[in-house]
Amino acid sequence: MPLDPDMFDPVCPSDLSPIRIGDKWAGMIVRCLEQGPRRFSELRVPLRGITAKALTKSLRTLQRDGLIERTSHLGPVRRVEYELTPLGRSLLQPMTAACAWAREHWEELLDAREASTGGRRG
Amino acid sequence: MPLDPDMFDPVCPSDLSPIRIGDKWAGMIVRCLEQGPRRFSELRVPLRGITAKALTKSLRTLQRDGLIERTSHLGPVRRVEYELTPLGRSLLQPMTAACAWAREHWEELLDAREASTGGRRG
DNA sequence: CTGAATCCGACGGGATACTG
DNA sequence: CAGTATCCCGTCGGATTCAG
Repeated sequence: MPLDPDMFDPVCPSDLSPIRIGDKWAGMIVRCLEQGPRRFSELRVPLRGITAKALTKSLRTLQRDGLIERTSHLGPVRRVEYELTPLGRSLLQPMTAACAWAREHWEELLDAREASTGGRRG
Repeated sequence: MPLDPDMFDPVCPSDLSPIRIGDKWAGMIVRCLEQGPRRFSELRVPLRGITAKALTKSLRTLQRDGLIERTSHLGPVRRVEYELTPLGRSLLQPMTAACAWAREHWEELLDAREASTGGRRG
């Protein structure tokens, strides 16, 4: 799952990691919420390319599992915010370990893939 | 991903974790190889219910990414062994962190799920 | 703005049968 | 023993459209 260097870069090292948090977007969402509550639209910015459907689904799953909390502010304009629960924040710990691994080893990963892609026989 | 307590128990806490290693079986396979090389058939035992197809696929992916190594011993009976590469072993570190998280928080996870399953409105 | 509904192609993964 | 081949269905996730 994406992390810090260029968390949302399409060629982000962490995206190569065999370690994943939930579905395709869950890890990134959690990271996005690390610094505080975010609105639906705000989340769509860093998660370039995510569709409303995909975002909604990931959000629902995360919410169901008690990792994030959804707050709907009814006002002149509709406003919904999502934020990490304590449980969700506790997840940051292992995520960090996973991210660190990815950052340290993604080149080896790529090397191995290229080696098996190009020439069989190592 | 499954881990120690009852790594392959269908209700294993770690299986509830949002943190996953590769595909459905990859994490378990890596853990199975933690203590040394294992044969194809040997892997199928703890991975109760895995089909040859699924095992082969996971193994190939792991191999492609340089996490495990495949050795084919041609002899009277065919024998193929798989073992972790140094890169694969390095993955055990973050996996352990993920497993620890699952062991500590799976009850909260379940609570949250049941709460949202049974009664909307928390 | 925050979704829900629908359509659709790609992939995952189980069952079963077959092979060297 | 160690796979491969085929079928099949459920889910993932993107695109598009509609609604409160």
